[in-house]
Amino acid sequence: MPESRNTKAKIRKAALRLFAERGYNAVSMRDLADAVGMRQGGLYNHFEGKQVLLSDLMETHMVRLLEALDTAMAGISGTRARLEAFVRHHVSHHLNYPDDVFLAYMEVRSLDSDNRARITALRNRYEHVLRKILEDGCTQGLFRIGDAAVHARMLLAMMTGVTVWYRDSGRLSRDEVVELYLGAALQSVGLAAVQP
Amino acid sequence: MPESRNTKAKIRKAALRLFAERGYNAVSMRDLADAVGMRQGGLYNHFEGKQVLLSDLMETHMVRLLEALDTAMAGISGTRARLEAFVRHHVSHHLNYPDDVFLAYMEVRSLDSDNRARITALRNRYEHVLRKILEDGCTQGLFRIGDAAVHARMLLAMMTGVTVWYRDSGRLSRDEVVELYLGAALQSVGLAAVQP
DNA sequence: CGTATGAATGAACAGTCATTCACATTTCCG
DNA sequence: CGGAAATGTGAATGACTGTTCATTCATACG
Repeated sequence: MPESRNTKAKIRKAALRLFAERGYNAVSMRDLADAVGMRQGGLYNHFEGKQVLLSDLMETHMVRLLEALDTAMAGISGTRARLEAFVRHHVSHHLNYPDDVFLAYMEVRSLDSDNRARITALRNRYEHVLRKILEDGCTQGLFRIGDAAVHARMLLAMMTGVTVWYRDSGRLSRDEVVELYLGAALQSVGLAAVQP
Repeated sequence: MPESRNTKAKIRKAALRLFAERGYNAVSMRDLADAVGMRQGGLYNHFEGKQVLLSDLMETHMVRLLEALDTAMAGISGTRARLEAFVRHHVSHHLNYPDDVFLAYMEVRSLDSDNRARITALRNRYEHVLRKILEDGCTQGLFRIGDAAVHARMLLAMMTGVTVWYRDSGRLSRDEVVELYLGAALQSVGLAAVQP
C-alpha cells in the first residue's frame, strides 16, 4: 500500500482546494480527477463517494480545530487569560487553515442530514467553550457585555471572517493580525487591550 | 402586463428563498418552477436565464442596502453618531432582509466575472463608508483601534453574522439585538456603550 | 513462476441540468 | 367581438452529473 496513502492525500488536498474555491456542487468528480491527474473512476478506489469525501474533510477539520483548542487552553487559568488564549488560537488556526475553515462554514448545507448532525455537534462543542468564558467573565463582573451567548456569536463571526480577506501577500503578518483581533476582542468585552 | 409583474415578483421571491436556503447550484429551474406553481419553460418569459436571475437578485439587494445606508446617515454629523447610525442601519437591515444578505454573501462566487465585478464594486462602496468613519475616529483620537481597515472588516463580519443565528421566534427582539451589537461595536473601538 | 492485490482506466449507466421551441391558452385593448 | 400580444405548456435538446464495472496493469508475496 505504498502509493495508496499518497494518492488518497492528493485527492483530499485537491478536493479541499476545489470545494473551497468553487463550492461543493460546482465541482464534478471529473474536475477533481483532473486536478489529481487521474480519471474519475479511480477516485472510487479511495473514497466511497463525493458526499463521504466532503464530510470526511469537514470532520477532519473540526476534530483538528478542537484538538488545537484543547492544546491552546491547557493549563490556562483566569478568565481573561482564557479569553486571550481562545482568541489567539482561533485566529491563528483560521489563518493556517483558510480552506478548511471556509469549507466547513460554507458547505454545511451540502451535507446530508446524518453528517450535518455530526458536524454541527462538533461545532457546538467548540462554540460552547467561548460562551462559557464569557459567562464566567460576566458573573465575575469582569466583562461588560449585554448577553454572553450573543457576544460569543459576535466574536466568532468577527474572528472567522479573517479568512475572507487575509492574504499572506498583504501588508500584515499573521502575528500582527492575531494581535489586532485580540485587541478588538478584549475591548469588545470592556477590557483594555493592554494589561493595566 | 397586469399579471406579468406579479408572476415576476413571485419568481424573484421564490428564487431568493430557494437560493438562500439550498445554494444557487443546488436549485434547479424545475425546483424553482415548482415553488412558483408553473412549469420550467415559462420562467424564461420573465428572465433570460438562471445567471441573470441571480445577479438581478444580488444587485437589487446591494442597491437597496446602499440606499438605506444613505437614508440612515443623512444629516448625521459627528464621528460617534455616524458610527452608531451605521451599526444600527447595518444590523437592522440585515435582520429585515436575511435571505438577501445571505445570498449576496454566499453566492458571489457563482456569478460570472462581469456580474461579480459589478456586485463587488457596490460592496466596496458600502464598506468604504464604515472604513472612513473609523479612520476619522482614529485621526480625531476618539477611537482606540489598531488598524482602521482591518477593524472595518472585523465589524462588518461581526454584524453580518447576525443572519446566521437570529430567528424571530427566539428570546430576543430585533431591537434588542440591534442594541447588543451597537454596544459591542462601540466598546470594540474603545467607547463606552452609554454616553458619558 | 504463478497468483493475489491494489490501483487506474475508459466506457457505459440512468438521471438531471439549463435552455429552446412549436404550440395552446389567456389576457388586454381597440 | 377580434386580433394581437403576453403568458404558460410540455416535449425535446445536448451537455453534464455521480456512480458502476469489466478490464488492464504493475507490483508484492508464497
